[in-house]
This record gives sequence, C-alpha cells and structure tokens, in this order.
Amino acid sequence: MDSGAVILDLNQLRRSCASCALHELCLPAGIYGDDLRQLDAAIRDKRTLERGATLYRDGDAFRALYVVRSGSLKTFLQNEAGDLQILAFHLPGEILGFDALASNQHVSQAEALEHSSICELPYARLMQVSNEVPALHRQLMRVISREMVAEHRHLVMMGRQPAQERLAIFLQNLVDRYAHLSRDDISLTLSMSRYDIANYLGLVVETVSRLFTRMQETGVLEVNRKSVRILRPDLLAELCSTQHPVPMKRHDHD
Amino acid sequence: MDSGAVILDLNQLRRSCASCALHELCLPAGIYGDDLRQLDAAIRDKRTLERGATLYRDGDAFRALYVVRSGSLKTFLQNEAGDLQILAFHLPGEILGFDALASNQHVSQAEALEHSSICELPYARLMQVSNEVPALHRQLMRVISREMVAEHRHLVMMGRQPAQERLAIFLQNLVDRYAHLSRDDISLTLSMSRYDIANYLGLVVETVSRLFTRMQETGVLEVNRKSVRILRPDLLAELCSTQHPVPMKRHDHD
DNA sequence: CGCTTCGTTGAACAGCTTCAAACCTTGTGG
DNA sequence: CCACAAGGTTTGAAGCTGTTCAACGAAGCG
Repeated sequence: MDSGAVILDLNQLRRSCASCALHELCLPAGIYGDDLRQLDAAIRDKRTLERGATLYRDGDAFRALYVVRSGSLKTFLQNEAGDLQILAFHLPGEILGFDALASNQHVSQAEALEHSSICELPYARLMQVSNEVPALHRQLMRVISREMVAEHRHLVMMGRQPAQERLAIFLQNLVDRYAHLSRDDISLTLSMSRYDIANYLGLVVETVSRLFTRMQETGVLEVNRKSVRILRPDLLAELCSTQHPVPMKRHDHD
Repeated sequence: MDSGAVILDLNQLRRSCASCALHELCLPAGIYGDDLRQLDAAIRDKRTLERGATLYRDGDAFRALYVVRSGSLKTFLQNEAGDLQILAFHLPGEILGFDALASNQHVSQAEALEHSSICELPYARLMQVSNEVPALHRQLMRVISREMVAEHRHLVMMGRQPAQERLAIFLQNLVDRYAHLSRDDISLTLSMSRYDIANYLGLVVETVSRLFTRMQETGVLEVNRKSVRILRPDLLAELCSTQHPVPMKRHDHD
C-alpha cells in the first residue's frame, strides 16, 4: 500500500524458515523436514515497516497472521472516545493478529515502534498446511496460549501492583525476552516512548519518569533516554513482587 | 476424583451436543451431521461441581478443556506471595483451560462459584477429531480468539477506567452475556461475592459496595445482595464510557 | 536555528484505599 | 427455636499513592 523500500529489501528478506535465526523461537519450532518446507511455502514475501507505520488497524479484514522478524511493534485498542490502551509490545519471533480469528476482522491496531521486518502468514494457506501437518496445528495453539498467559500476567500487574512494581516487572520481562535474542542481558534499548510504557502499565508519563529516576538513584539501573542498563538484577527482581506490609485478605474456599 | 453426586447426575447429564440447549453458543456452533457426531463422541462424561470446588489448579497436568454447561466458575492466578487476581468469570457455553496449551500444565486455577455442571473435552481426542474435521479446528481457534478479545476489554478497563466505569462495564457485560441465555435481560443474579467482583475489577470491596449504593441512589439499578435489577439500561450504558472532562493526551503518529 | 515533540521535575489535588466499626445473613449447636 | 459465631456487606473518616497541572530542559527534524 505504500513505501517503495519494500521492493529493495525483498532479496535479503526472502529467506526460508530453515535458515532463519529465529527458527527455534518462532512458529516453526519443533517442525522439521518436509513439514517445515510446507510451512515455509505458506509464508508470503516478507515486508518491512517504518517507525510509526501501521501493520493492520481496527476493522481491517483478517487475511494473515504476522511474525516479527526484526524490530518491534505495539498492538493497542482505541475506543470511540479516542483513548487508547496498549495491549502488548512484540519482539522478534512473536506472532501478531490472533485477535482477528474470532470475527474475521482485526479488533486492534498494530504499529511498528521502529524499522521492522515482518513475515506474513496468509491464514487460508496456514490452515491448509496445518490440516496436513498436525504438528503445526498444535504449535499454533501453543503460541496462542502463550500469548494468553502473557496477557494474564499483564492483567495481574494492572490489577494488583503498585506503580514501581509495574515498571520493574515490565523491565524484567523485556530483559527476559531479549535474553535469548542477544548475548547482552543487562542492556536494553527501549524502542517505545515513555508514553507507551506508561500507557501499557496503566500509569501516566510523569509517574514512569519519576520511577526511572528513583530506580537510578537507588542504583538498580542506569537510564539514558532509550537505553537502560540493569546494574543490579537482584534488586530489580526484588522490586517485581510487592513486599506486603500486611497480608492480604484471602479468598479461601477450602 | 470425589463427590458421589457425579454418578447420580450422569443420566440426566449424558446428553449429546445435538440436543443441548447451548449447542449454538458452544463449541459445536456451525458443526453438523457426521462432524458433530464425531465431536460428541470426544466429549467425556459430564461432571458436576459444588460451590467452591476446584476444577483444576495451578500446576495440574493438562488433560482436557472444559465447557460450562450450567452454573458459573471463576479462573484466577495466585502468586507465591498469596495474592490473587481473578482473570474471568465463565458462564454456560464458555470454554476454560486454554492457558494450559502452551506448557502442557495449567497455570491458573478454576473454581465453581455455585453448583455447576461441566463438559470435559479430553484434549488428545479433541485434536484427533479436529484433524479430521477442519471446521472444528477453525472453531477452536475462533473460541480462543474470542477469549483473547474479552481479555483485551478487561485490560482496557483495568488500565484506563475509573472505578464507577469499571463496575458499569462489568454489569453491562454480564447483562449482555446472560441476554442470550435467558429471556430476562434486566435481572441478574450475581453468583460471585463482592470480594470477587472487586478483585476482578482491580478495586477493593469497600469501593464496589459504595458504587452499588451510589448506582442505586441515582436510580440506575436496584440491588439486594446477589440480585441486581437494571432499572435504567440507558444510564448504565452511559456510565460505561468515561466522559472526559479534558481530552486525553493523544498518541498520533500520522 | 527555530520548532515541535519527548522527557523530567515540582506542587497541589483527587480518588481510591486503608482502617475501623457496625450490620446483616447463614449456619451450627445447645 | 434461639443464641452465637463467622463471614459477607455496608458505611464512615483519615491517609496515601498516583494524577493533574504547570513549567522547563533536551533531543530530533525541518
């Protein structure tokens, strides 16, 4: 629909799943041989997105699932009133678009946070292949389930955690997810703005900014705009769980 | 594993999907003839749960998905520290257990809110059938997706909405979901406690109680313990969306 | 270099929570 | 049948965390 860069990149991007660095982290995990070749054939030409570009928006017809190959995206919901909630940030190897399976149209919006490349998985073909390759079917369900579990964690954070814990959990989560993508597990480059982080955590920018400052003052991390270095992973881990001054009311039913 | 009542109920419970009142709302929606018979054969003897009984808990091996046939359940996450977040309430026709697909064990807990009956769908057999019945496969994915979309709404509520809006949305949602289960669309019987409601909404009991009182005072509804009558559906609908005194900070990237 | 957007900091404010206590309901046993 | 206990629900007052409002500094972009 836009961006002439797509054509230029096609040659480098056109690579099979088998040779992709993300192979074991992505949809093909656990799929080999002929099955993998079949899956590979179902994957459409890769595309690239510039920062701020939309991959799909609310109401778009559902055609495909998408895998982040490089870069990162955010998905969010926006209501009539115009306010917006970020649902997730998506890193390489992660799959987007599952929200559209229910109604055959997307009910959220996906936007690149930086220059990113994407593998497109046309759903019709994916279904064909997965009819012949049970392993793919199972893998698809697993991936959706994983997505749900991640959302549960998000929900717990929103429901029960104070602001500092939220940011700590967010950072810890990013560290964990980047851990198997890069060798450096204490340095992060945040591709999203403070507004995005705040929104994702159910806070306002000011609060997030103050928390970064405080965490820097307490020596947990070093922050400079987009770049964050975790100086004390142990302290960060501690911050992730609220230390209850008073035990919570319980809900036992035996 | 327990409860002698199970055996007694088997005869009434042993009914095929084809004759079930929930047919079109449940997993078999859109599946007919031979396909339906195959699915039906994969569904295990139904079971009943008493109020407070656990269907599965965190760490349990994943064996089956479950459909609520009657009654209602809550699913929740509980961390080491002991605090708990309710993820969802499940009404008749809704499916539970998808969280376990990723890791082959449940990562949440499901508990009956009242006397409930459940259809058990052993996953291995479900997968066999869905390999032969592509429609079932698609339907399964749709149902998971629907679940995800519902969770997104929950997330938005937690992230952006003030307390009164949360309760209003919660009630409106229950009304909507009960609407196709019963003819009466203004009366609700809340099977969950105020604690559960508060927890689900990310609030404390006191706040929820005050909100019920306020909504009653403003004539939106009439509440008496578990029973709620919506007197002014129009007002309830209005309460669901925050009327911004000041437009929010936007996130345009255009 | 000026403009705009993003990020940080400070002070006042507000909404929800915490703490406390009373009331109501339900179930139990005398 | 009633007294009592235990948990669920409601109400009030005080307190705190995060928000709002405001202003400034820093970075990216024409």
